[in-house]
Amino acid sequence: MRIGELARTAGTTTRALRYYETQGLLHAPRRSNGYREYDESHLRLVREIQTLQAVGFALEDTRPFVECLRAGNESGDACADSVAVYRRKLAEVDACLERLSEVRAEIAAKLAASSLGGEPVLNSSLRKLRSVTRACHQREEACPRRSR
Amino acid sequence: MRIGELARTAGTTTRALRYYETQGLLHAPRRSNGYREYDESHLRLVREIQTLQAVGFALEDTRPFVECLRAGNESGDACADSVAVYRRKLAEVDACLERLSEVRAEIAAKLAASSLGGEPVLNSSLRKLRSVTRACHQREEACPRRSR
DNA sequence: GCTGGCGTTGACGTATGGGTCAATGTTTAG
DNA sequence: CTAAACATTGACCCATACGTCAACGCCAGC
Repeated sequence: MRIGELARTAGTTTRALRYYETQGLLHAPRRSNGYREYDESHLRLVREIQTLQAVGFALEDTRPFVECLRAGNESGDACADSVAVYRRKLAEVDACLERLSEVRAEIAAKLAASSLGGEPVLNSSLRKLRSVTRACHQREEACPRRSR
Repeated sequence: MRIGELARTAGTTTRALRYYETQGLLHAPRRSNGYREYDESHLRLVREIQTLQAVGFALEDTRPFVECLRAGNESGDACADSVAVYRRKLAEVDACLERLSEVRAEIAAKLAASSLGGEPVLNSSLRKLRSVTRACHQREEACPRRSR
């Protein structure tokens, strides 16, 4: 099938598919006229990418899964690299959850203080929070990105 | 004081301070030679911005707080607009927490399945997760951004 | 007077995942 | 034959919060 059909089938756009190709995630053979030719295996790769992206994986993080599928495995996470990404992502999400819980508490405290008359928030606790935040941020962004 | 001193005092850079000015967050009067002249009140504004950014507020979200301070209030959250931002942020963080919890569960499930022999993950649950995800993503990004 | 350190504005770079033309070629239906 | 519908590559656009030059002005000390 050609790129338009694959895009419709997978519920994405031709632009995205070509972009995946530039990222080395989706290699398609060319017809004599230069058109890309896809088959069912490509569709599976695209679905794998979409599934992982939906959970918040960066495109780069889907690479091991895609390569695992291309290597002939029936599942993208049958390879060590893929499982390693699972573990890393889990750790990132946990860090983000922890961090967000603190942020939540802090905002709630600020909100309570302000509606109760606007008492100034303690600087010491803010400084502590800020350092925690930096650590989380520098830990390579665990929170899911926007998709649009 | 001049911009370099303010930057050092506040622990930021001159670039950031000038950027705040272009965003209309930090208006500084000019000396005869064109240099920006800051005082203690500006330092407080910068600290307010930093405090809020540390909790994951976008620059734009700090505007009501800054204007509230400039309006003469002793606290940036003494104004209705600021409190409204608190509430919105709280809702965003809650949405992100909820979403991340689901993501965490999904990744944990995938990980368990893969290390137990690579059983394929259920498509139905993935589809459900994906829809939840889109909803969270489209709700204007609640998760704290990276700082670097 | 010259060097160094500070200030100014302007403009481009960063990362992410594509969207959106534009100019051009190919294939298919009528 | 021609128009529509598809394909190709290339290039610029989006947001965010600055970093990093570049080219230049101002001022203090030696």
